[in-house]
Amino acid sequence: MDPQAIEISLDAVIIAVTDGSPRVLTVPGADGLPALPSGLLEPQDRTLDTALRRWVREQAGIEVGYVEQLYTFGDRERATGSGRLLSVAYLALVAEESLSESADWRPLYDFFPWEDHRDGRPALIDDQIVPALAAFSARADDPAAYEERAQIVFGTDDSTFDGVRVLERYELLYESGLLEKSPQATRVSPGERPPSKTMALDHRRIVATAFGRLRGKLTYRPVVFELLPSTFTLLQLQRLVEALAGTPLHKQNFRRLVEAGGLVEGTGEHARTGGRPAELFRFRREVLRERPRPGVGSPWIRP
Amino acid sequence: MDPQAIEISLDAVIIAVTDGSPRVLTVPGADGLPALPSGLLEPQDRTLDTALRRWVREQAGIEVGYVEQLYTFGDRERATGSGRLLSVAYLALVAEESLSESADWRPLYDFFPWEDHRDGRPALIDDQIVPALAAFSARADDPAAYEERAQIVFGTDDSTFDGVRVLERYELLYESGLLEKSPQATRVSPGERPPSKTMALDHRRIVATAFGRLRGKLTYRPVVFELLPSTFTLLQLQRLVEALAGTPLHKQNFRRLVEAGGLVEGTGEHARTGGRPAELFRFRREVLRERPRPGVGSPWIRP
DNA sequence: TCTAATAATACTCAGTCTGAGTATAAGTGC
DNA sequence: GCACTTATACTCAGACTGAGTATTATTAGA
Repeated sequence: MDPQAIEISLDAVIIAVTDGSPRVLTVPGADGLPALPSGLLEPQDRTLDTALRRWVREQAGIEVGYVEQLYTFGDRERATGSGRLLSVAYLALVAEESLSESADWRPLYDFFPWEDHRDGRPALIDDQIVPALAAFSARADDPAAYEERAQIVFGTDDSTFDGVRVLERYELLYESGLLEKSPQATRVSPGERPPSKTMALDHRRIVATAFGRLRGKLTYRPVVFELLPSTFTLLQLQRLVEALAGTPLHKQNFRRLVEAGGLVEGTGEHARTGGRPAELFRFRREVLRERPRPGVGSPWIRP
Repeated sequence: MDPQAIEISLDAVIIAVTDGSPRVLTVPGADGLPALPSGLLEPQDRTLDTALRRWVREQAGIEVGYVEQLYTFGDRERATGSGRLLSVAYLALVAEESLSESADWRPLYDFFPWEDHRDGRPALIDDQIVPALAAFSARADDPAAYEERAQIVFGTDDSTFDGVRVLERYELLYESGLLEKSPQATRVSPGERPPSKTMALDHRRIVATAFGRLRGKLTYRPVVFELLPSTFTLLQLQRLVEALAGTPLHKQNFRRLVEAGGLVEGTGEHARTGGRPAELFRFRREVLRERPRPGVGSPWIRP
């Protein structure tokens, strides 16, 4: 066992939004728990990026478009038998229409139920999490600092809740041992797809990183459109943003911002929607030249 | 030569602001060019973070406070004689007062002169860069896409120039071969500190990554205060933000935003400044609990 | 001591943006 | 034709922003 040997694993957080849920693509992992598609960097891989795409193709049968490097995890004491394992995590986005049926897409809010504020602040936070953190803080090294941290990341209400801090919330809960108390995955034989609140290894942490990053990017780069078909109605767009941001939005104001901001343009075509037909819009690429930081507005993250 | 062998290097971009210039700490590198403090991950390092701090301590004699992982560069074909070299880059911030005299702090705007818009958009951009890019675009695979990209990253004027896109600008210039045409470093014997427009290896690219990240973070997290002594005048704070953002700011409005936003509080003490004495302020930590994304405001990045 | 220069701080004001509505239009299913 | 659904247009008060003017407290030097 050579203590110097280092292996690099590439982990992909592939996100799509279907049926109003942001979802992450998983593959069967250890103990039947869902895992992220991942694989080792091999000598023939010219770049980390190409290696990642190769593994995603092999394991999930998907060609990803938008890809962004997230974070490198190196402090894991995970023994590989031959030394250290570093893991470089990537975020990838795929549009709704290109989902393959066979893939196992898990709703993000199954793993992070405290992140979904579309129907208001989840009762879970103030009923269970906040009291548990308060109880735990007594045992912490520095109770005051711990309580401050808890208040910063969970806020006191939705006006102080910062959607972007997904990772900080996850880590606080993890350190406090609260995640272990959550309903565990029921381990099942391969082939089944049980609902799971957890993931293999530290993959849930990686997903938290990805989710926070995506929420942040939403506000200043037009990444949402990577998750949509080429034409869409404004309500489709709104539901998508709501699903990712975890916040309800005011329909009329959303439309104003997105149209006045030059993010989209009408196609003249209309879609049947169950009510009055909605015009189909497309992403207006020129906005990239016109505005320095085009995205679906900051105000909603802090509502 | 084992093709499987992988080494991990940790590279630190340590930033401070002195005399109105954001500066990066460098050490002597190959060919007498300035380089980032860096070193290899060793088996005894428990985390990437501790390894980084160790190297910074050894090479620069500095204990860094704020540290944030930036990016992992793996596509370098840089041969190490024994295989692949991955490099995990970190951003660290140190306050003005703790600078050690012996260290070699290089102004960031020496490496990226097109980034400093404090006296308006640099003539360099429209006189040299834009025409050169236009000329180059003819030879590009897809001229239209290339020109769009050039316009997006450099904008047409300062209302469309996005300060955060430091890396994108650097990469565009690099790919276009424009950086090689810039005045080269005059290589000198070790010991001297020549002004240099370039850095060893791909370190300039890493610094560009760090600079862009810092500019972004400025607007939604109170990172500026990591770069200041514990008390400071509002003009000091303003000059610091201007130096980093590369933009001039309206004094009265800056004061209003920073005070009304609850980011700082007066100490009652005053400092001699050459004019009317200025009150000394300190960072108001409570703002973290009160506001979800406290920072020195977004509007100035898009002025 | 008086004056100019420097910097800090207070206040104003018009224009824009935001949040929260109301009102109306154009489809569907029955 | 009616109830229902969804889309879209428009309004309005309040907050925030950009760009000033005005006043105050110092220091340097005539």
